[in-house]
Amino acid sequence: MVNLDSVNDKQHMSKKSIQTEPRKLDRRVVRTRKMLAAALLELMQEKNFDEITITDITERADMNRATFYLHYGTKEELLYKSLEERFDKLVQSIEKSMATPESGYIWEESTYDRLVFEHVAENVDLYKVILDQNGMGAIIHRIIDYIAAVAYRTAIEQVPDEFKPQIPIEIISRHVAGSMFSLLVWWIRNDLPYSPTEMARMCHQLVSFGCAPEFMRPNA
Amino acid sequence: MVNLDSVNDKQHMSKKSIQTEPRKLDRRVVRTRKMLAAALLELMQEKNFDEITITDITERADMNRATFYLHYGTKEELLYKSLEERFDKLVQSIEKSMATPESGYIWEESTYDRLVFEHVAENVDLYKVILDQNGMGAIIHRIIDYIAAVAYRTAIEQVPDEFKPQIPIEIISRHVAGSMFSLLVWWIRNDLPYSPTEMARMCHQLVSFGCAPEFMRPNA
DNA sequence: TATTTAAACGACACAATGTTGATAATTCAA
DNA sequence: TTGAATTATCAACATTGTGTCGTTTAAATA
Repeated sequence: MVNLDSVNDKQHMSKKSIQTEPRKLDRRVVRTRKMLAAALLELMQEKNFDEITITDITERADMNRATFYLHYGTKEELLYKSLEERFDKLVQSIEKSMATPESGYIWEESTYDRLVFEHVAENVDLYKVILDQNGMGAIIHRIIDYIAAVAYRTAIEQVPDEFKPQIPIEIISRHVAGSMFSLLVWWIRNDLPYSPTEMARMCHQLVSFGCAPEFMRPNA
Repeated sequence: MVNLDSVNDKQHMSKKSIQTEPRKLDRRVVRTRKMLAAALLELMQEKNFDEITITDITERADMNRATFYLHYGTKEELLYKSLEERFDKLVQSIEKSMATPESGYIWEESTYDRLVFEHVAENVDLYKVILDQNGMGAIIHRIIDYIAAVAYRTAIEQVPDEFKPQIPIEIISRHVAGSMFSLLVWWIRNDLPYSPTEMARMCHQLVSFGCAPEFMRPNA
């Protein structure tokens, strides 16, 4: 079981936390929650998450509004539970794969990566809907998109044709933007523990030459 | 001028779009908008963006609620405008720096990276507040955090002590997570143009060995 | 079947929204 | 500096969503 709440659990403090009993669930409970989740997912394909009201959800699920509050405190809670359920499957398959020692060093093959991409492919509908939301998430996308655009332009302009890589430049630019963005977030959240220059150096190093240790590199 | 709206402009369709005249602005207008932006930023340090009401903002700014609607349709619109302003400064400095040809190849030094990190350092207050919001953005953080956690554990377990890199493992794990996340997002938004296996291969390649072309690598 | 548990229903006070028309205060430009 | 134009203020309004009741009806469990 993965606790997705580790980062942020203000949701539980919001109004009232509904405890999920480890006991066997009443059939009606299972049914109700399933329908609420389905209704929310449906609505999220029609409009933004913020614009969806609890009234919307319960109406779509054809149930009384009060019933919602018997299970969840907020719509966020409902969404997170749906996510968690699917995410757990990925985590389990990864844990299982990593437990087998014959899987070798992680740098020798990309089993782990493949599992992740396969999981996402199996759950595109959910992830697509989540990523297309435009709350705070939209801002994150905008920032990454801009960094990627600059990286793309740079690659086109500065890399000689005879050295154009086998990997599409479009993908490379996302790699550059993603790595940098992630470092930026870490840096900000940890109150800037290094200087901008140091961060820039490490970022440049990682993005350009990767993170594999020396003994793993082909030319070492 | 960078158009941050390129990704997402539902905000303008929401209720009513207030056109910003290219004309010289009335002093009162400038003053009002500045105060609204300040009030919002202040409130965002106290609670989540979603929990902030327009009533909150106008009360904090000591002005009538109706005045808000004379300038913005939603609070999102107000936030985006504030962001855009600061972001433009970064973009301008980058553009300027890249325009000078003597800056050399991007892989030779990390001027570009440094500019980005410096810009963020100068605007931590704003970015910190934005990143700490927990709307849809929180889910993105959770996903990245989990990937990073797995990467961290892997590095600790699988890299022999004598090859521990000079870059902190904490940072390396963010690099891994960020790059992969970014590729995932691109992949999803482009309707899975490659197979999971292909994506995994490219992801693994980029993360582990970087994106610098051969002629730039030290051992080539 | 009897008992327990969940859902439905109607109602409630409360808070935020978006808009309005009239009034007061500023700013701009002639 | 004055007059016209613009902007902010204020009070009020109908509307919508929220969270929480107590009661009644229906369903699942043991």
